[in-house]
Amino acid sequence: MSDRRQKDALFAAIATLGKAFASPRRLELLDLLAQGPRTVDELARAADQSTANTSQHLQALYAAGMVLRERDGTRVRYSLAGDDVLALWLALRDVSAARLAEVERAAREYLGEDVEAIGRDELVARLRRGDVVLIDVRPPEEFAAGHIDGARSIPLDELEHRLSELPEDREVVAYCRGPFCAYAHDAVRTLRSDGRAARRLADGWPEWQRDANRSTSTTTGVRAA
Amino acid sequence: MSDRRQKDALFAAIATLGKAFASPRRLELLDLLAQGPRTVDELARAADQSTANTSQHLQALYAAGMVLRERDGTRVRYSLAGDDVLALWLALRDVSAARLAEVERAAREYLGEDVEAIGRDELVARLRRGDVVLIDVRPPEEFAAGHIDGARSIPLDELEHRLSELPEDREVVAYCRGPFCAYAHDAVRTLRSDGRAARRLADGWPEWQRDANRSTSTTTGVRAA
DNA sequence: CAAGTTATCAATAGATCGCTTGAATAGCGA
DNA sequence: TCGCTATTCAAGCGATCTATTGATAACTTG
Repeated sequence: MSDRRQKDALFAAIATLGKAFASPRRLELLDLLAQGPRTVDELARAADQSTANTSQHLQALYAAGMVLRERDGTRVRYSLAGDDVLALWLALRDVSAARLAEVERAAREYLGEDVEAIGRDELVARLRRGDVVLIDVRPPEEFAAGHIDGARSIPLDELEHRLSELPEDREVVAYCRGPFCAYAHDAVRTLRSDGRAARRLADGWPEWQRDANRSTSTTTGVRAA
Repeated sequence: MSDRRQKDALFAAIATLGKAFASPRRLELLDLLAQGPRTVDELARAADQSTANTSQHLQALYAAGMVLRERDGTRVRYSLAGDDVLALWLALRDVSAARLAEVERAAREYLGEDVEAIGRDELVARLRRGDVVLIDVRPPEEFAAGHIDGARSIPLDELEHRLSELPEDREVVAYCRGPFCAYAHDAVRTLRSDGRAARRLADGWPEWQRDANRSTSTTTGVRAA
C-alpha cells in the first residue's frame, strides 16, 4: 500500500499554506494587505524592507494562494485572495495571542500603556444615537480602500493639527488596523492630553469587515477569542 | 523610535505559532489529536514515525501552545489545547483545499474514486426519522474519545465481518476523521459492494464537534450556516 | 533493586529558508 | 528610440529546520 506516500503528499500540500505563516515578514505583509490592496513598493516601505525581499515574500504568499496580484502599468498591486484568507490570518493572530504569553507581552510593549477600549456593540448603539464621533486614524489610502460606515478620516499624523474639527461635547472613538495597531492608542492619548473624552475601538477595520462578511456568507470562520 | 524593533518582536512572536503549521508531520499529528488525546507512542505509530521524531514535533507544538500534555504513569498523553486550536487547524486545512489545487489533487489521489456524500442537515433530519443507520468507522479509541450522538462504532477493519449487524432495509451513513480521511470512503465502497445503500457523511467528528461548540458558545457572533 | 517501557535529550548531517547584492525585465513617457 | 521606474530574477552565504542515531531519564512492575 502506498497509502503512506499519498498521505504524506496530502499533508505536504497543506503545509505549503502553513509555511506561508511561518515568517514574521510575511505576517506583517498579510497584516498590511488586510487593510487593502497595495503595490510592492508601498508594502516594502511600510514594512521597512528592501523591495527585492518584499517581492520574494509576496511571491511566496502568492504561491500559497493567499494573495492575488494584478499589473497596473509599471507596478504590481497585491491583495488578499479572499475573505477566508482574512479570517484565517485573524484567527491565527487571535489564537497566538490567547495561547502564547510572549505575544501578549510583545503587544503590550509595542502598544504602550493601555488605553480604554469600547466594544463594537456599544459603539454601534451610540453611533445610532449620534452620541459619539468615530474617527479612522489610519493613512488616507487605507481609509479609501474601505472603512466603517460613518467614520471620518483623520490620519494619526494630522490629528494634532485638526483637533478643532472635532466637536467638544461628544466622546471621540478612534479605530485603526486592529487590536495590535498602535495608531488608535496614540490617537486616544493625544485626544486625552487635549482634555477630551476619547476611547479606542477594541479592534479595527479588518475585524469589522470579517464579521460583516461572516453574517452574510458561509466562509470558514473561526470563532474569535 | 524603536517601533520597528518592537513591531518585529510582535510579529516574530506570532510567527512562532505559524511555524507550528509549517511542517507536514506536525499537521498530521494535529489531525490525529483532533480525534482525541493520544500518547507519544500511539501518535508515532499512527503517523509511521520514530518515537524520537514524534516527540520532538510534539514538543514544538507544545512550545507553540497548541497542545497540552499530561503524564500518565510512564507515558505522556498529548491533547489539543482548546477549541480555538481545533477551529484554527480546520480553517487552515479548508483554506488550503480551497486555494491550492495541489491539495485537492493530492486528496483525490489519496481518497480514491469519489463516493456519494450526505450533508449534515440531511443526516440529522433522517436520523430523527430513524431512516438511516449511522456508523463510526474510526478505531475504537477514537470513538471512545468522542463521537456523534446515535452513532455505532464499527471500525473499518471489522466492517467486512460485521455486515450482518446492519439492517438491510435502511441506508447506512459512515463517517470518520474528516473529509480527507479515507476510512468512510472505504467503508462505503465495502458496503456498496455488498449491495447496500450507503453514503458517507461529508465531514467527520472534528467538524461536528467544532460546530457544536460554535453554536453553544457565548460569543456575540452569528452562527455560521 | 533489576528489568523493561516510554519518552526525552544531544549531536549531527543534509536540506531548506531568509536576506543581500547585483543584474535583468517590463512598461511608460519623452 | 532612450531613459526612468517598478518589479523580478539569480546566486550566494549564514541561519534555521528536519530526521536519524544512540544515549539518558522517568516510571512501572516483578
